[in-house]
Amino acid sequence: MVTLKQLAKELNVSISTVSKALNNSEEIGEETVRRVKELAALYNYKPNKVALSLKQNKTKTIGVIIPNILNHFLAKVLFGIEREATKLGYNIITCISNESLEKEKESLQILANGSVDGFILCVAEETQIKNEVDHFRRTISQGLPIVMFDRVAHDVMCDKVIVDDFDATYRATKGLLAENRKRIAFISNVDKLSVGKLRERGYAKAILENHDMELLHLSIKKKDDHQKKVKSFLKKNPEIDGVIAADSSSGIIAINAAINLGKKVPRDMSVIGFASKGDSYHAFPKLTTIRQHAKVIGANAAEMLIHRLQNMHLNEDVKTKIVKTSLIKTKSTL
Amino acid sequence: MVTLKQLAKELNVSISTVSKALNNSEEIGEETVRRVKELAALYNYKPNKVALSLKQNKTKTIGVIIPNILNHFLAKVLFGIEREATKLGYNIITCISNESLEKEKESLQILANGSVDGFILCVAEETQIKNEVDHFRRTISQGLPIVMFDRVAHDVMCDKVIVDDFDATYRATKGLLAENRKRIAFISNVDKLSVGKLRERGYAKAILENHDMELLHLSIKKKDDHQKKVKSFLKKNPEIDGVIAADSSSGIIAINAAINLGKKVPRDMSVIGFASKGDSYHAFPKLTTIRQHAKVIGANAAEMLIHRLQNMHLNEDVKTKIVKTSLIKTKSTL
DNA sequence: ATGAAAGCGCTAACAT
DNA sequence: ATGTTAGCGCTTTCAT
Repeated sequence: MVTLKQLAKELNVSISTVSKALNNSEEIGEETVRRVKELAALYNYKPNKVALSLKQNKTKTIGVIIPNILNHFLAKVLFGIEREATKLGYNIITCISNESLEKEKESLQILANGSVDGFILCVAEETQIKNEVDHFRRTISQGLPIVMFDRVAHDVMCDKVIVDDFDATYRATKGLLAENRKRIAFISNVDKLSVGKLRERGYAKAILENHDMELLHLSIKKKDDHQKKVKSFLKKNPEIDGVIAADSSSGIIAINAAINLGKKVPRDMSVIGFASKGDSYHAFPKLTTIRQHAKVIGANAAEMLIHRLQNMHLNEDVKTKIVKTSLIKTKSTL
Repeated sequence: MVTLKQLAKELNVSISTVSKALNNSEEIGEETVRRVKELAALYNYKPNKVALSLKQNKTKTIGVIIPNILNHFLAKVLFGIEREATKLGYNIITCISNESLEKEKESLQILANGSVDGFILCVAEETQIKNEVDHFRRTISQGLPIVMFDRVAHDVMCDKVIVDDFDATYRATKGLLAENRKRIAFISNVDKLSVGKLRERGYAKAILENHDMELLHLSIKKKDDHQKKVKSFLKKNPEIDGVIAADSSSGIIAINAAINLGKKVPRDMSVIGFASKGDSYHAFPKLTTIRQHAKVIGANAAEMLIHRLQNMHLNEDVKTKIVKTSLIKTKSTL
């Protein structure tokens, strides 16, 4: 990489002259500016980012901590973050916590050494279960703002971007009730997460508004054979005529399992699930889905963090942004 | 963030004494070391990463350029890269090229300003179609090594990690032939990629080794309705009794479509496809899959790059590492 | 209009 | 054993 020093030497001027010329300072003579810019272009000079960061005490880099990048929703949020950050001139350093509290702490620690200006993160499962938040608070008090998305620690004062999970399943369940479904089950492999709990409550509220109805909840654990579990559940409860799936796989699997058991979907059973467009194609008929607009969530988070970074002096109050879900009706409901 | 300067002041010693003490230099007195470390711990001192990078002219950061993070395979490779890099003390800055040549060039440019020590990347689709490689060469000649994975530019001299795509489909096709399948189709939405071409050739070779057999190739375009296209293809060619799917969706969709058309899988038709374990669960019966060991690919790429970074002076020859696929036989084949 | 110098935080060669 | 100094690449204030 060429440096200002080398350019200065070759042009027989001082370093500061070169610097000013490249930054279009009024102070420098027209002719000099021309010569400097010419040589800089020739050598493809780019200001050294590290030196700039040191000088200006900001890196224009955001630390992103994701629990699991193989989760399609989280990957999509990351996509949204990257796109918005790039648009606004920021880079992102990505760390994967693997749902581990320890790794989350570590990533926060390591990047808080001057590598990034702030964080966007989704709280790890273990962190949510143990309800630890000190590491977040410590980071914030060090002057590094955090924006949390999806799974958030409610008692940490920071900006947040969340989904109206409760409302989403409440409305979806209401939709199945409107189809006159009588036995609606709830299937989830995210029971332990804050969002999973909200989704369950939305379902429960809609069901319990009817005197004669009962909850029916199938909880999938990590180690379970997802397919088998769902299939035997549907077999054991043949009266099920509706399914609300709280994660991105259960809906697809429920449709396929039902068909495998000889049911017609949606004639005998309706299914609504959280899923991306791509995944919804993995079932015949296509899954009626609750879309979370992951990219929008990501873009919002990036936008919020960068806004805060660029207005640190204002010390604005923290905000929580709620991104609405959409119910995309296709063929797995009436 | 506390700096050496502040610690030095508070301890009434010089900055270099503090620095040496913290770096366990022999020069410093035992008692001083103790005092310094104590205060550093109290203030939770961490060396400023940016200052270190500037001083040592290396960032311990890798630039990763991924064409599409919503592609499960690529996300998994990223996972592998992140894990290995973290293990070896490196951070990763992630850019998403969105399959665009322009964005790929831009990311390379921006990060080559001192932000990273080298790159790991998967060539964008547009770049492969236009066969442009100058930007890679330029980056390398600037002293920033590149490791390419999966889709590579063969005429760029750099380390590479690839999959034995040709062999994978060749053997898979042979497998179907061994089941005595007579009409084996090839379905792909990655025809334009280097890997897609290799996969097609592997299939073609196995088929054409039989005098009486012909190729049958369904090409899915981005804008197509994947489901509809596959279904009508299977309907129009009812004699198909075997499918090799070159991408991660076509296999799942082929099974579901066949069942929808009243076929029994694998009795009437066998299907083998590239897919991850999770996705293979999206079909009943589970898809017999070609696994690419994405995490291993990522880990290898990171390991290769970091090895090169730490041995720049040796100027070692470039290597190409081939990661073998595995055929996981489940229920969609006999 | 141009240049010298200080300083961002750190390390290390070189005094003392 | 401790301190002084220079320097990584850059911007910016303050001379000239």
